[in-house]
Amino acid sequence: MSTLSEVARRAGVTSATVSNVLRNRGRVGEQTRQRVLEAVEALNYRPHLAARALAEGRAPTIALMVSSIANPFYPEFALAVERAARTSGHFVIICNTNEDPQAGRAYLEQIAGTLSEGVLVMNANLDFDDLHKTQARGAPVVLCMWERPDDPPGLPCVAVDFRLAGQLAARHLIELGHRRIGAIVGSKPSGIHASRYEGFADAMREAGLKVPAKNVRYAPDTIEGGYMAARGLLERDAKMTAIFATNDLPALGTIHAAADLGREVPRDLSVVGITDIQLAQQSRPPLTTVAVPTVEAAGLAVSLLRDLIEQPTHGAQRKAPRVCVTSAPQLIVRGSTQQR
Amino acid sequence: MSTLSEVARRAGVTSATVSNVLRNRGRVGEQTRQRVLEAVEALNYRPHLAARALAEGRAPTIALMVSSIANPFYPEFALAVERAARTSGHFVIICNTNEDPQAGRAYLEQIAGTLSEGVLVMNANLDFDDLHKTQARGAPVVLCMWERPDDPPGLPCVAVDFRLAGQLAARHLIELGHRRIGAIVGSKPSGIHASRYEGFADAMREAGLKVPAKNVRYAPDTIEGGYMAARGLLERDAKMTAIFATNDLPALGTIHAAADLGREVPRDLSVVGITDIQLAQQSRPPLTTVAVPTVEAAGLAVSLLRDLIEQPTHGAQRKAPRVCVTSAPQLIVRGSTQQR
DNA sequence: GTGAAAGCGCTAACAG
DNA sequence: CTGTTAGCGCTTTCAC
Repeated sequence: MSTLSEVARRAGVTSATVSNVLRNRGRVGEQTRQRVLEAVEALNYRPHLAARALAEGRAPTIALMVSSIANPFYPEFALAVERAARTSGHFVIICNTNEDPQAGRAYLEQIAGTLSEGVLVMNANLDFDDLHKTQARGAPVVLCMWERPDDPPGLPCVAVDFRLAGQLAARHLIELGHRRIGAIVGSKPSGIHASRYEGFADAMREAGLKVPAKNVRYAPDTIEGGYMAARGLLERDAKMTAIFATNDLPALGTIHAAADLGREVPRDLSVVGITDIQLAQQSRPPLTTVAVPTVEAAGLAVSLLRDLIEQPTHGAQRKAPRVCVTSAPQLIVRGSTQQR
Repeated sequence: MSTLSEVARRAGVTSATVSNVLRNRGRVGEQTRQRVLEAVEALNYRPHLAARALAEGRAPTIALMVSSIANPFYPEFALAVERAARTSGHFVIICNTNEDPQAGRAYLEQIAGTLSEGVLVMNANLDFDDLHKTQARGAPVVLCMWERPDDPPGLPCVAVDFRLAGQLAARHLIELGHRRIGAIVGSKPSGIHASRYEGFADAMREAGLKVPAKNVRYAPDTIEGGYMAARGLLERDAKMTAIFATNDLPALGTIHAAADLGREVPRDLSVVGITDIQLAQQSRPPLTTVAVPTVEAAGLAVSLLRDLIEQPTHGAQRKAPRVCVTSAPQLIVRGSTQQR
């Protein structure tokens, strides 16, 4: 690893000059510029990013906190984040919290503000206190997908209208003639998916339909979780003709459960999810779902974070900014739903 | 972000002492230790990792090069890498090359040896010259899963016996009584999956079976790719009773293709893949596949990289080390194969 | 146009 | 036991 001053020596200049040519700063004579570039080439010099970070007082990375990158939704999001981050010269460090706030705290304390300029949080089950603390220490934090429009988080966030997503899903089912509709909520009752369920409930109410408590199940946000919940639902109420799940994974599990109970989707049961992960179009039948603008959310989250980094919170603790995605959730009709 | 010397001032000591108590180095009096810790607490101090990296001459991160984290296999691997890396205090930076060697080069040049101490390469389609260069610049490189036992890469690597994986898959099919077996290779003929196919061919030969060239297809390593290839195979030869795919994704696509052609898996067609990604057990029917020890490979790759980092290549360009996973590939029989 | 010098926040000898 | 002193590799005024 050759250094700036080695390059400088070889080019017969000082390191300040090398730095200048490399970053196109200050005026440099054409001839010295050439000599410097040759030296850089000859020594195969590359700037030391950690050193630069220290000198500039800014780091070239951002942290992305997720519960587990192995959960199929996050990688798609992470990819979008990475692409957006690269446009501002940032690398992204993936932090798997594994749903454990302790682990999350460890990450935040270590890298936020020192290795990473800022933190993106994507459903990582973090302690809000910890987030406020890291913000206070000078590392901006952005929540990538805030689902509860009525309950601002007190932290910068990108808001996505998941309530509407729930409504769209329910309306679709209702328009198809379904009346006995079950719901699978991929989190605890008061959890992250609450407003998706509320949207569903809204639409049901609008249509004058009841959703008895027995017809809603709370389950882990996984295929397996959805499978178990759906079995419960279908075994209890054989006349149920449709199931709404607050996320694609449980919806997929629902399709499997139906199959195991001898009910064919969509003939005997319609199923709709939310998100539109890649798997949704690759399942059998392909899943009808409400697509949510994740790529846009990723882009907005990154640029919000970047803004926050640029304009350090000069004293005045401004209200936490909140940006909304412009694209609305969109119903994608595929093969898992049909007319009743 | 408070600094070491701020803490020192508040504790009435010098920054060296603070450093010592924080890292349990050197002897420090119990009383000063306490004062220091109080000051750390009061100022909410956290060490600046970039500064530390610079001073120590080592970085707290490693880079993981993958083609795209959105491809379902990589996240599982990335998670395993991250877990292993954390045990040595390293964070991991995910580098999506998107199969583009240029993009890969950009990453290597920027972070290898400056932000990251070393580089883990997982099927990222990188230029070997670039890898050698980054190694030469002082950043160790480890190939996470080397598939061609007969063709050492000239770079440190973790070897996994994919040839055996191919054999196991084929033998399973043969034992079930299948004779007309098609193959889908998820890469170019000379590509990364070559030895998986060779293993398959070995087993077929052992059993005195031929694999006419028409019965092998090369396809992108995706569900879609497998789908197209399988359609081609099945439409050309209606009597084919089994298909071997060199990876799970194309195997999954094969199941879909069969369904669309009115052939039920496993009744009319047996399908076997390689890897055992999570999706394999969640498909319908669940996929019979040959599990490959990815978590072990991840762990070995990380520790090999760590070793390489510790013992810098002092002059003597030692032969590139190569470690082999201890666990062999293992057949996992699920629902996509049956007796003929 | 180019160089000298200070400093980013931390670690690592070595003194005392 | 604790302080002093150099840097790590780079950026950035500010002189010349």
